[in-house]
Amino acid sequence: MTIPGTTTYTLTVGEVAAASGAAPSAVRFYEQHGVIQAVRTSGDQRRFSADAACRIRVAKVAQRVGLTVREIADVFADLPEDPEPGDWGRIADTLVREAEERMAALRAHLEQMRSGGRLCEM
Amino acid sequence: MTIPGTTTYTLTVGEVAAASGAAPSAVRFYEQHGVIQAVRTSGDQRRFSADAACRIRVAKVAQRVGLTVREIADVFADLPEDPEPGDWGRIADTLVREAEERMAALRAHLEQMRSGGRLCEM
DNA sequence: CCTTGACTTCAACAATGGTTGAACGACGAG
DNA sequence: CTCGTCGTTCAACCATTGTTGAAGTCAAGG
Repeated sequence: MTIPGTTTYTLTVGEVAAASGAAPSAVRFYEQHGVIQAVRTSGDQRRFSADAACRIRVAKVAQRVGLTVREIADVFADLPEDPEPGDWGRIADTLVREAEERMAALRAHLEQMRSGGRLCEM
Repeated sequence: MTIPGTTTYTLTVGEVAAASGAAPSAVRFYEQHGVIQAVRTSGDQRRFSADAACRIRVAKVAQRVGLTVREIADVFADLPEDPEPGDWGRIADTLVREAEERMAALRAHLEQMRSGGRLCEM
């Protein structure tokens, strides 16, 4: 168990980029938009904690199901510093629920079309 | 049953816009990008068939699940003129399958995270 | 200490998905 | 035939999601 408030911010932009598969520019972009957090060194360089790369990987998959960077950042905003598995679980649920709702809307629309028959011919 | 090659192109941009809930500018945009088709009057005005509004409504929902306009246009490209319910059925399946795959990727990623435990703490 | 590579910011560019406005043409009701 | 509404194109602009390059700074190894 990690001691609360002991999150270590040690990773550089390049390290997070390598670990997440994103370009360094994208890592900075995600930080600017609240998807990940960083502290600054005395020399003004970003230092990330280990979950940054994970957040980015999740963000990339979430983007594929139609969530915007802002929406993803909003979901992640509920994560405490140094999140526990349970915290991630709730985030996962939120993301899946949101995606499911969109899927349901797609399905419902297509189903209505299918059953309506002439719906698309008016 | 409609006689093949008898699709009637009678709807104006404004009518399709009203029927689909999209702005007229968006209707033109979707036509430019192959989501819908139009014929031109002698006076160079667009005339759409009845399925245009339907395609747009489907496109809007599909965009919400992460499909791009290009991808949606590609899916619709398989629709014949004056499509029958069966044709729409296959389109619907394609869209749902694509969306499902993205959902599955999201789920898989989140599940891996959940079970990995320390995956996000490295 | 000094070099080198990785970091910093900032601005420009790009692609996607549109909206808005100007200037002008088409079409239908009266 | 004329009027008003709707259509046309084109260019500019907007937000989103980044990438690229310039100019300069930090940090770690020799």
